[in-house]
Amino acid sequence: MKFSTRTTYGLRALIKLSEKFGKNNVSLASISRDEHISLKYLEQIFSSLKKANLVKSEKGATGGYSLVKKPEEITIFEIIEILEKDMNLFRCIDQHGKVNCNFKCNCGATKVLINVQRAINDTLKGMSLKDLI
Amino acid sequence: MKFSTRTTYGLRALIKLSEKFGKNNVSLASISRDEHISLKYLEQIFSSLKKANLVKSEKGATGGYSLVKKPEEITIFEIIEILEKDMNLFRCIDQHGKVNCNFKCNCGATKVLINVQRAINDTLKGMSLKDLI
DNA sequence: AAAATACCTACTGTTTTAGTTGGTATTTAA
DNA sequence: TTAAATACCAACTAAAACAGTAGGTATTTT
Ligand code: FES
Ligand code: FES
Repeated sequence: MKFSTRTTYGLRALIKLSEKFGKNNVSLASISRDEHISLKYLEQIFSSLKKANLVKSEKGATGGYSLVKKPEEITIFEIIEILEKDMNLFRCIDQHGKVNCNFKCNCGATKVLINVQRAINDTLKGMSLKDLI
Repeated sequence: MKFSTRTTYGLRALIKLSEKFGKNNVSLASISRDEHISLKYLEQIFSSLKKANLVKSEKGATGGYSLVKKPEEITIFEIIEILEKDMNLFRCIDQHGKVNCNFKCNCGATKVLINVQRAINDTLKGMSLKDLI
């Protein structure tokens, strides 16, 4: 199990934005330089974040991205849900812990997996960008 | 992010063993039938579990696998650590939360990621097989 | 002797990941 | 008004990881 680089880079970039919240825009070029992340890849990542309405953007020479909400209002769960393509931790269970099995077997084990999924979700929902700066 | 089928199947199989703890062996053939999991794949999974000394085995017609420890002494973290090939959730950080960056950049963001890693680890260490039956 | 089990090693098709490539559109500053 | 800096968009691709399969051998019970 590993978080994708999308998520990892996204988290790191959003921390930059948190630090500048209420002040400057942050350009992807500057993040790319500071964090050694491909600019083009950052663009893709921020495309997702913008679609999900977590960040807003301005074009032009003084442009860049900024957070739409306060850092303390953005949970780590929320970010991961946007950037990680597949948050179904286990087969037979959807993101919200509902059984969805191909075999319709409804074996008891799914209850276990649901508990693990929920425990991790709750942990991530309890952490915000603010907590982490 | 998704747990591999190795881990998912392994967890489901270990629940079977927990139910029979102190009683019968459980054969992989029976798990394969009940849970619709490839027998050959289960063999690989149990090879890892045995090497890690989580289960023991007996050959022959009445053979099969059984837990070495009580279900309440086996944490979900422990199982996942054995079966999941890569438990480094993020780049630049090892399993135990130590910074290990290719760029030697030691950027502040790693502290964030360490916190996420630790929170998830602690959650999984707090759950045992017993809790889940 | 037959059946059931564990055990071992190598291989393989598919999917996912982690980007790259090559552009266009908008805004600011010289 | 031109150049530079930014965001924005779509398609492609090499490499890695995943999820098994294949083909056996060894041991124990019935
Ligand atoms: S195989 Fe999906 S719930 Fe049992
Ligand atoms: S790039 Fe690895 S710690 Fe910053």
